[in-house]
Formats: sequence, C-alpha cells, structure tokens
Amino acid sequence: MAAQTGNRRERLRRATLEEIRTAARLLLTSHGSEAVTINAVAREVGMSGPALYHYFSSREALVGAVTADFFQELTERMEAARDGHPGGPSAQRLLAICRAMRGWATEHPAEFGWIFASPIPPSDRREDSARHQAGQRFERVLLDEVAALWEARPFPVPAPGELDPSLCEQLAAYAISLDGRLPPEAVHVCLSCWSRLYGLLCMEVLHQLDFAYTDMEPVFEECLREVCERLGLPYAR
Amino acid sequence: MAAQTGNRRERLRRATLEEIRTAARLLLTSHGSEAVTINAVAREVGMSGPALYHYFSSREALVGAVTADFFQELTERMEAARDGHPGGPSAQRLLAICRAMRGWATEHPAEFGWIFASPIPPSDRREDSARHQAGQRFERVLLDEVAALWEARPFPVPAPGELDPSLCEQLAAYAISLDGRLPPEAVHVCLSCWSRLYGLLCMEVLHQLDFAYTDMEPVFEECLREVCERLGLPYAR
DNA sequence: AGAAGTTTCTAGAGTCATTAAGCAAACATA
DNA sequence: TATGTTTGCTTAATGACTCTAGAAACTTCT
Repeated sequence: MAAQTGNRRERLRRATLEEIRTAARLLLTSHGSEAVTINAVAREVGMSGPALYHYFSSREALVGAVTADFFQELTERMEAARDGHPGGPSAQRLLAICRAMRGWATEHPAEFGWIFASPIPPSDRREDSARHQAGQRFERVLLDEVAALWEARPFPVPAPGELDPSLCEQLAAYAISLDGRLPPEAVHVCLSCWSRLYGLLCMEVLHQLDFAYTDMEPVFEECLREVCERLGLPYAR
Repeated sequence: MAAQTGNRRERLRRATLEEIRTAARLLLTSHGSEAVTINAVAREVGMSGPALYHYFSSREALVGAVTADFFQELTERMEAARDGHPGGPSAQRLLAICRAMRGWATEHPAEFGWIFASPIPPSDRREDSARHQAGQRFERVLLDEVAALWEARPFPVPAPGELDPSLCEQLAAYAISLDGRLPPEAVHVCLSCWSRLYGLLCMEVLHQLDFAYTDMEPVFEECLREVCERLGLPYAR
C-alpha cells in the first residue's frame, strides 16, 4: 500500500468518495440497477443531491467508478485464489482462478452483470478509463496463467495454417502486444476458453438457462473439465 | 396469415400499435436504449405522452413487446435460413441457422443486446409473457434441428455416468419436457453448443473482445467448426 | 482574525413515468 | 334523428430524476 498521502482534507475527501461508492453498490445490490440515482445515493450518505457532483461529474462517472471497483474486486479475488496454490500444479491454479471467478459472480450477480453483461458506455471505452485499466489487469490474470502453463508444457493447438488466415492475422497482432509469450494459435485457444467461461457466467447471472437448469454449478464444472481437457491439464473437483 | 379480423376500429388500433413499436425500435437503434422513453416514442408517432398508455400499460410493457418482436424476427430469420436448405444435409442446415443468427445479431446489435444481454424483467419471466413464448419458439429451432440430427445419426455424447449426477438429474428433467427426443447427454451437448454461440455473440455485440479482435467473423466461423466437430458434422464455409 | 479554498446547501430548469379529468369524434341503439 | 357509450386523444398535475447556478457554511492556512 502507498503511504496515506495528503492532509486531513484529502483524507476526508477519500473517505467520502469511498462512502459514496459503497452506498451506490448497496443500492445496486438491494434495489437493482435503476435505483442507483444521484439523488438516492446522496440521500444514503446524508447529503443532498447536487453536492454529489463535487465527487463525481455525472451519474455515468459514478457508475463507471463503481464498475471499475467491481472489476478490481473480482480480479483481486482471482489473484488471491491463484496465490493460494503457489508452486503447485498449473491445473490447480487455473481451476482455482476460474472457480473464484464464478464464486464472485454468483455471490455478486448484479455487480458481475454491470461489468460483463451491459453495454460499455463510450466514456469507459477510452484507454485511460479506470474501467479499461481494471479490464487489462483482469485479462492479465488469465493470460499470465495460460502463458506460464504454455512455457511449462505447451498444450495442443491448431497447426499453423489450419486456422483461417484473417483470424491468424488478428491473433498475430494481438500476440505481439502480449510480448510474444504465446504463439497466435495458443492465444486463440486461450480466448476461446475465456469466451466459454464468459458465456456460461453471463447466462447464469442473466438467467438465460433457467429453462433447463436450476443449479449451474455442475454445468460450470463440466465446462471446466472440457477447458482442462483442451489445455492438456488434469481435471479435479 | 390469419384473415384480418376485426372492424375498422380494430384495424386502426393495430396500425397504431405497429407504428409505436416501430418508433420505439428506431429510437433504440439510432439513439440507444436510454432514448426509448414514453415521451420520445409518443412524440415520434405524433401523439403526446400519456396517450401512449392507451396502447401499452407501462414503459416496461412497451419494451417487453418490442423485445418479443425482435425475438420473433430473429427466429423467423433462422427458420428461413433452415428452410432454404430443405432435404439437404443436416450440417448445412445447422450452419445456415447459426450463421443467420449471427447475421441478424451483427446487423441488429442493439436489438440482440436487448434480447440476450440484458437482465430479463420480472414481468417477462412469466410463462405467459410474449417474450417467453418467443423464447420457446427460438429454442425450438435449434433443438429441433439437433434432435433431427440425432435421430438421423447420433453424435458422440459423454457416456452415462460420466457426467456429474446432479447435472444428469437436471438434464433428465429437461429432456423429459422435450418429449424425450434426445437423451440427457445429448441435451447437454446441445446446450453446451448453444452456450458457446451465445457467449461469442454477446461478446461481439458488447464489444468485450475488442482488445483482441477487430473482425469477429472468422472467430465465429472457427467456433462453428468446433461445434460441427463435436456434433460429428462436416464443416464447410 | 482574516483570506482562500472547499464543501454543501437551496432554487430552479428541464426531463421522465404515470394518473386523473375531460373533450370530441365515431359508433350503436332506440 | 336523438341519445348514450366507447374510443382516442388532450392537458394538468404529481413526484421522481439529472444537472446548473449561485449563496452560505465550513476548513485550512497565513
């Protein structure tokens, strides 16, 4: 942690900012997305409407800030799960990360929905937005783990040339931005796994599979089993 | 088509309803979700605010109605794609259906987002809601095709007992509601494929993979290739 | 204590969803 | 043709919302 810089004023301001974010989150989880209004949040922290504009320039900014918080919380949970299995086999670490992700998602469905199952507002699509930063850190948790796994023992990937050339080109470009730790084909496998986990979790928090499943836990585990298989890892509950 | 039942009044009413839905959709696609307000829609069709309550009991009802429209449009497009390959090989039909789905999604990202990437409001979760009906019809397009495929030539499925017992139980319950055309393990494969397509399309319309891909078409095709492989079908572009 | 800066307030303009009251035309019936 | 009902809309009004513009109060520093 950085030393608590700043004088009393700054500390107070930080505390208020924190309180506002907490209030916003509480409103989201207890009364839904719609309930997170500037007025309601202000009421909750005991100040009146317009005062909140000294802390956030608009409702969108507030929403963006708490969304970034959620993103960071999820990432920290995944990192903690990973660091809970130091030195152990890759499979265990990766499974722990994925399960931590679902754990957080099911415990915080509204928050997960805000991160992943909502259109990203234009202001948050800029590279310097807090959300984007948080997204990159999140991305790195999974990618680092897969890269480590690849370096330790490469998993089977499609042969070069087997993938569509246009796809390969895009993958190559992205692989470069990853310092070339993974070849394009391995990046594809990685993104494909991520997309499966993403889809399943979105379906769970959005209740898109309620027509078939009442408990998604074993469905997710089965998906993990398949992911492990694809990465050449042993699966264990 | 059913004969245009009803007298002049009813016809006029239906036309107005249609006009309102069209206006709502136009606002969604051109100015985003937020812009679909009762007032704005009413302004668009040339009547003033409250008059709209003679046609829809609330904003939510209006949103639900147009969402159901979208669902139906998507389904019809998929059915048309399927019927464009009558009698042909299963693989071609299934691929055509999936590509039609993505085609509609990419042409109508906002509409697709409303159907699949938004929390389903409680009112629309009831069995008798238009949305639920539309959802079932959509579901059937994919399921029917997979069931036909299964009856013609079963694809490889996990051996009974290989899947988690709790998962099996849920699958068995759902399989029964499908008239037992598919065994639980095949239902699982089917739902797993659906979840992959769903995840990928959501990521595309929500721009969740922009950090890696600029063109999702080959990514989707690669996913289709894998789906085909799993269903024992030949893949062709 | 006084100056400077920060925080919060009240007031208000303009938006939204929704309800209520009422007007006028279209229609059905006598 | 006269009467009453139904239908389609209007305006008015309520209470919520976002956000702006000043004035008031409070902190901190000199």
